[in-house]
Amino acid sequence: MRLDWLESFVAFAETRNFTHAAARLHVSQPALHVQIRKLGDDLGVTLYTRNGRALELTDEGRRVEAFARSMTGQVDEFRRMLAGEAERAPVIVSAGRATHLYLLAEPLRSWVLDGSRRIQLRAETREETVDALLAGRAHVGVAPLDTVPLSIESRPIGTFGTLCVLPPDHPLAKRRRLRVADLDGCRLVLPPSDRPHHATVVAALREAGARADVVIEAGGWELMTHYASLGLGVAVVNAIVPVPSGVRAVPLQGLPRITYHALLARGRLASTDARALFEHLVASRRHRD
Amino acid sequence: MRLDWLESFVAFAETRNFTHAAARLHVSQPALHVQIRKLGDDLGVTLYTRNGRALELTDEGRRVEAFARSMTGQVDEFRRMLAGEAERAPVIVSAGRATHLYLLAEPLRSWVLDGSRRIQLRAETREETVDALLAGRAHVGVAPLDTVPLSIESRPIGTFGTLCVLPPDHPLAKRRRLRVADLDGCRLVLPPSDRPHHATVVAALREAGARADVVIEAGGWELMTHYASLGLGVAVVNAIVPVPSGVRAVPLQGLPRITYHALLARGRLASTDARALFEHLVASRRHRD
DNA sequence: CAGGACTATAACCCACGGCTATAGACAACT
DNA sequence: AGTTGTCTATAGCCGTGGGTTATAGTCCTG
Repeated sequence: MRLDWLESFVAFAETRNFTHAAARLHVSQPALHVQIRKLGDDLGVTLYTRNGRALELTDEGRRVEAFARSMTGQVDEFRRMLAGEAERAPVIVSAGRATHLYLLAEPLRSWVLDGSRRIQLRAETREETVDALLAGRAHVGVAPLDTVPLSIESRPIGTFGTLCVLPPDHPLAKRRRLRVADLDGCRLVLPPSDRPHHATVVAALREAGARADVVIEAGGWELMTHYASLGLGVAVVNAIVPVPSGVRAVPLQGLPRITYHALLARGRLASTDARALFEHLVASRRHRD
Repeated sequence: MRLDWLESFVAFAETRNFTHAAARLHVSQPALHVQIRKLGDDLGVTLYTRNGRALELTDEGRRVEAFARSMTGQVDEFRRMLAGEAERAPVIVSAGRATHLYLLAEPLRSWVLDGSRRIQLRAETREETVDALLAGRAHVGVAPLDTVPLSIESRPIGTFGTLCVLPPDHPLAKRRRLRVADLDGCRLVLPPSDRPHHATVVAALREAGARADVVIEAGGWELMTHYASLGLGVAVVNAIVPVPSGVRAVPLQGLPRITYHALLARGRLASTDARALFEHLVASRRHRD
């Protein structure tokens, strides 16, 4: 095993393309190729497979990627420490945009102000978050997940219900709570159809025998509540989002409550800082309806 | 930076002797020598200095040793993980013999029985324990310390006073507590003169104007209490030791109470398991008089 | 002061790792 | 189907890095 193999593998894993990765590393493509092969031989695993013209990392390949990131990162960190630079490597936090805005803002603020810890934020979808964690591109993640890979440690840090956001003059605006069936025939504002929340709401409506009339698909909870405030329809949003002034928000029952989990790569991949931040997030968990 | 340099440096750091280390690594002495030199050049630090014929690691050298141990250990661990062996590397616990026997026995028992974590025990003096931690030879340590290096995290896990162990027919055996001055003229059983406890007791006696008549220097608290039970003198021991039947134990006042600390190498050097064990020890702390 | 133990440098030599060239695989487009 | 472009993988060549032995230099011991 050699450290330069690991470094090379990180570059390769990012592009899954020997030619480009080699260019980035300023070596020839064959040179990179044999490095990767030797790494795989040395570890006794196949790191990637061909799928037509595309190369895909195997499961072991992902693990090696994460390991390689961890190792090279530690070397850098150690170098800085020896050089007397107190700067610790930042902890990379990956989460959805809304999660960052409404769930993480406060705990991250206190975290940064408290110690002089540096963090780096990434706004990514839940799938990308899990991916980044597995590959070691991120250290801590937050996402609403049902199933978590075994190599990721997870703890709930917040549970949220669903809200219907409506203009004050809407017929349903006076209600204290709504059921899915109540939305029958309403014009709805939902997230784009490829997002999980969209499918969940549509499925619940169908099951309740209600007609789904999706008039707007908007990316981002704020955009949805904005359209609702313009009177274009009822926005069915996660209760994590703050309700803007000028609209009513009524809890919607009958949909699964969504639990956000703090995520941390298991094993030694997690630095002490990463683990500490993870614990901090867990400690400052909160629940809303 | 290369992993084989790190491996070589660990071997060198253990012996501080190029010739022997080279033999152990199955390379020639010059080959090892240039490896170490390149490692130092690469990091931009001097790793060791000559002191006459002896070589001594610099402060940076110690850090590099710890780092090297951590890195090579992680590679091994990762290899095992890839090979599907669930066996995690054992956490190495270094502490004094008595600490192991009387302070750590119970928390370590519950630790091992609870999860299926493996640990490896080392009985070493307090100085060796600190040393091993700094060099990465041990992961968790327990020792009674006044000052702790900055790069070691420490938390108190137990405070103990001092006991006088005496035969039942001794003039002082009826007393409920003793002061240092009461020991004036008594025959004393103490640890060897190079151990801290010896110096502490003698100094306290002198300060109190009492005459110290040390008849026996014995290594190990049990041996001391044994000699006391034979009527050879008053054993002045740490309250950590259990009192054997057939003797009286009277608290001795006026000596500093001794606080045992759990120790953990700071930074990434500590594996998750090591940190967990550290926390476990802290959680199961106890105090005695 | 001789001798032993060990470090450090010099000189040599081989093999490992990088390079170019190119065959092989695969998709896309005419 | 044939052509072309893109990329992986192997072959063969070549230079450097790392290993070896030999030995000078240093320091303590008897």
